Amino acid sequence: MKKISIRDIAKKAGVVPSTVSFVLNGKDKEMRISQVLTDKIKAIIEETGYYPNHTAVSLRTGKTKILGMLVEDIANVFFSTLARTIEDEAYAIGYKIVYCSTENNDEKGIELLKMLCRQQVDGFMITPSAGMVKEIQQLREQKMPLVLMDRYFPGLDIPYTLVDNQDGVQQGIEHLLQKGYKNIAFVTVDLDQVQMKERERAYKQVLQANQLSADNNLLKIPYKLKPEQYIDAITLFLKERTSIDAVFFATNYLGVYGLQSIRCLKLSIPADIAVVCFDDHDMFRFYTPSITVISQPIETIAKTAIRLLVEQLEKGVSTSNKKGVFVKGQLVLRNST
Amino acid sequence: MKKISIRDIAKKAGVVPSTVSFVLNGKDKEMRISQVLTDKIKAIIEETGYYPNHTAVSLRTGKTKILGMLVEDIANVFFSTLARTIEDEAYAIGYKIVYCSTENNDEKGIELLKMLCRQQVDGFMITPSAGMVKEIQQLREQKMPLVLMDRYFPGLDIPYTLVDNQDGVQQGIEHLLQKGYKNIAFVTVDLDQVQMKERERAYKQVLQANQLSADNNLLKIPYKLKPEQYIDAITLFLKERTSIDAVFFATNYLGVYGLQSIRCLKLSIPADIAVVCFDDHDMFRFYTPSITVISQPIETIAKTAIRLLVEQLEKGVSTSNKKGVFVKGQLVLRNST
DNA sequence: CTGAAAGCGCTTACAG
DNA sequence: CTGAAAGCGCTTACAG
Repeated sequence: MKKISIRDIAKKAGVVPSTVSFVLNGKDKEMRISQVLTDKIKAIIEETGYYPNHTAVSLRTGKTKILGMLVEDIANVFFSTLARTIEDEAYAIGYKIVYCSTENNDEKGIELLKMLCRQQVDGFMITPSAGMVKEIQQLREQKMPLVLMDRYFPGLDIPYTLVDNQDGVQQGIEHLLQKGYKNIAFVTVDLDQVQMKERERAYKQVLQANQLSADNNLLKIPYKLKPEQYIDAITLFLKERTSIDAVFFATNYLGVYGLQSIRCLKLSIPADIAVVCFDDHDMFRFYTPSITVISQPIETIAKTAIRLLVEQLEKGVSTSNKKGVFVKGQLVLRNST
Repeated sequence: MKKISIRDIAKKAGVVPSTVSFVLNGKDKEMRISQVLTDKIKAIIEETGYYPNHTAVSLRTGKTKILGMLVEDIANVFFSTLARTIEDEAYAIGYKIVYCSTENNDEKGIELLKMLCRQQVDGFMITPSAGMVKEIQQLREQKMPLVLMDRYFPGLDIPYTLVDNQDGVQQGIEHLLQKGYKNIAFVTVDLDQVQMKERERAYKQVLQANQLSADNNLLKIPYKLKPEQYIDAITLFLKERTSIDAVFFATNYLGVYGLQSIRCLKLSIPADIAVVCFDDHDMFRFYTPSITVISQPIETIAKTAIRLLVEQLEKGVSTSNKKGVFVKGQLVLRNST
């Protein structure tokens, strides 16, 4: 039972393959193929269950209708949620997604980029690590449609979309200030990543704008420690600084560890200490009586990414393509009922 | 700057494209191409940065080296973790993955299946919904390599891999019995899914084997309610049955809701009530002083799935392909430090 | 309206 | 060892 080809359909219909192709691609009117013939061909296609070989179409048209998605780690809920929306948006306009996880590793990311180029993907959606900048610039120069997500390279002409870190931190800190907290610590991870740096900068800036000093209340923890090590580091930090009455955690998992520390120290929340986290986490819904979160609008980010990509896919890549979009985060109070 | 093709390389090397192709595919020895020539060609390939157009290779060889992965929902941590390991395994042997989420919806699943067939994927890894059985059987008859994950169709000749539900429930219940609990409730979701039915059956069977009645302690909650509704249902159930001293939640999110209910009822854990959950959840590590979990070895499931698929990819699909593999779950005690 | 032909970029028997 | 040719299954100018 060999696969049916367009020639088989043509033979059955008593026409030449081109005619079938025109019908298949909705060019029957344009090519002035009679309605009767069109219907006949459509009936045969229906009846035989024929569908075009996508590989052949790709080779001929030069378009695979596949997009490459490079995220840091698909098992991470942020990226898998992103992937979910991207999937819907992409499939709706006829694109499939090939995914891979870079692990935030430059070499792996570059390798995967090459692999997907070889695969002839039509475009890229990338959560880049800092070391991938050269390869990404090259792709951009070669007019490959691409968009960065969750990260970006400030100053470079590469489209991106991510949460507005500056604004988010500002929302969070001002929320705490408004509640009357004065000694607001900031716990972040020591990582060469634009968004972390921006969050830290924003923290300092907002405190400064309010005539408060950020000098002694900043904790930077190394990247990729074990849970216990995070918890210990935060515990030690909080123990030594009893004047702290609020903490801003720069990302959700720090918040999760921080809550553990706070519990170890028998500080109650929010009576003794107020907490704000960047990025949401399932756990915040249950863990504690009250925690404030700067929630990333992941759906919006995903939709924006696809929009920016489609723009390039359709109109071609140029410097006139809208460069970058910051999406506002949302202040959300998480309460367990 | 047009893309370089094999003909360009051939021209540069002063040979015919076939020769380049042989070198490219490691058939230089076989075709007795001189070492000198091979080296020369390789140097040119290196120098020009040429790589074969995968679409053309696919059309010619009939193999796309793409696998289709249909999961219920990529945003769900179980499936995204599965996806992560599958990715590693697949890339290591030269396959890419196209993913899609079926939402456990028969029609959507069938549609996606068709779409991926059109895309000429080489094989499928599927988390099927019950209604997809016919289409999956058809694929199997057409000798399409495929493997089911997390679900299966008992009695049908379709390879699968999933956790051993019977064994897992038995481990959990016997753990509770051993601890001296006598009135063990079972909370599950009312869904036509093999694994849920198997877990329920196992619960009844184990109780029966221990001369205990399961009649009054079984709660089946409708699928896809809102969190509050789950919590309310469980709360009501536990309130009405004060003799219950332990609960087995059939899946992790029920456990998460259950813990909320237990907290609402001011029952402490595990002093007043012991809890076991099927499937792990991040939250169990933090939420409560102690909870026992039947942890699914997701990595093993993923690796097994790839293994079963590769077997078919390489040796062809036949009824002699090993049919199904149950993977044993692990009893894990979750403690917060 | 329809047909014959070229060509997308490869791989692989076949001939020498 | 090397070369010429067919063909994977399509699409699309071109000619009539």
